[in-house]
Amino acid sequence: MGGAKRESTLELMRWVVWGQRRIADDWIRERGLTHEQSAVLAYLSKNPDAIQRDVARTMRTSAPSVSRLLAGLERRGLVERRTQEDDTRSRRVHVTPAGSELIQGFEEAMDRVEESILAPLGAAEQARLHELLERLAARIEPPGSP
Amino acid sequence: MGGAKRESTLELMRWVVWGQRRIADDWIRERGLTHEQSAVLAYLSKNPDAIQRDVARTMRTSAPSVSRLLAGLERRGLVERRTQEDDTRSRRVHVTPAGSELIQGFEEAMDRVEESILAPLGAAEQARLHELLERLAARIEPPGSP
DNA sequence: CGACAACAGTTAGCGTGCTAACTATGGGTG
DNA sequence: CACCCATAGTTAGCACGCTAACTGTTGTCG
Repeated sequence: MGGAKRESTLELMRWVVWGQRRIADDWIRERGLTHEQSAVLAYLSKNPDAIQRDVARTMRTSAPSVSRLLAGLERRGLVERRTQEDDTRSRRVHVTPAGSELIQGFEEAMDRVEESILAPLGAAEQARLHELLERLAARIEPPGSP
Repeated sequence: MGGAKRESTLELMRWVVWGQRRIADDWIRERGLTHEQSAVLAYLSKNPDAIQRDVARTMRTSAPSVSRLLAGLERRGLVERRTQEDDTRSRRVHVTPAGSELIQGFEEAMDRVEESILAPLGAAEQARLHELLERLAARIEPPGSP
């Protein structure tokens, strides 16, 4: 019907991101995880012994969110947190074998999801999109910068 | 340091969207609103007498979320919900004068936020980005389609 | 050395996302 | 007419986003 209102560029981005989440759900929900839990587990697999503050910064989320999320993963035996001796403020987090096993193949699955989302574009167009977004993202201030 | 890991296109999008939210917060929080409340109020201002199901579809969210969000806005006197006589299942929602006054200038403020986000790109590049995103968004299935 | 700021993490509380389960009405078709 | 399914909305319950406020430790500096 007539309208076909022109959507803003940011609205289109939100839409595409929403679609990605939706498709990724297939892989994630099968394992009884959430998007955030998966992302954090994957990050911790690649960065063993990170402290919670690192997780918060990388995920662009808040310290309380990380605290609660990791408490949940620890309750399920997927990660362990250990207080350091030299600095008892921070706690190093590492993925348990169970967690490592559960998150196996996450990166590849997400790559496939991304491929399916970007499929409507040719290789050159995908590269162009990536370059344009990189220039926008470069100007976004990281969390806690102001 | 060294790494400078290449981020995926979708990750860049999430980052840009996150940055937009962050900047938009200035305008929104000043009025004691949330992003979602603002978006719904703006939508209802443009689409008076929409029913809740319309809101859910447009915002790509679930019926329960809309129900709860509108209950909150109604409690604050920003919207009113009235059951129809011809179909008592649905409730038409309309913005009160107080709500209308509060959301005044939202669209313009969001346009300015978008401008500031897209500022690193020239006009032609912005148009190109928009076109590429449109082609991606066109393939995203709307909520509840499968 | 002692006061104070900075930092890591937690707890509390609110709003939003989701699914599942429920009520209630409307529109079909046997 | 009666049954059945689709629709609109709500409630309940979980996970996650945030801020504010708190504990506890580390580092700095007069």
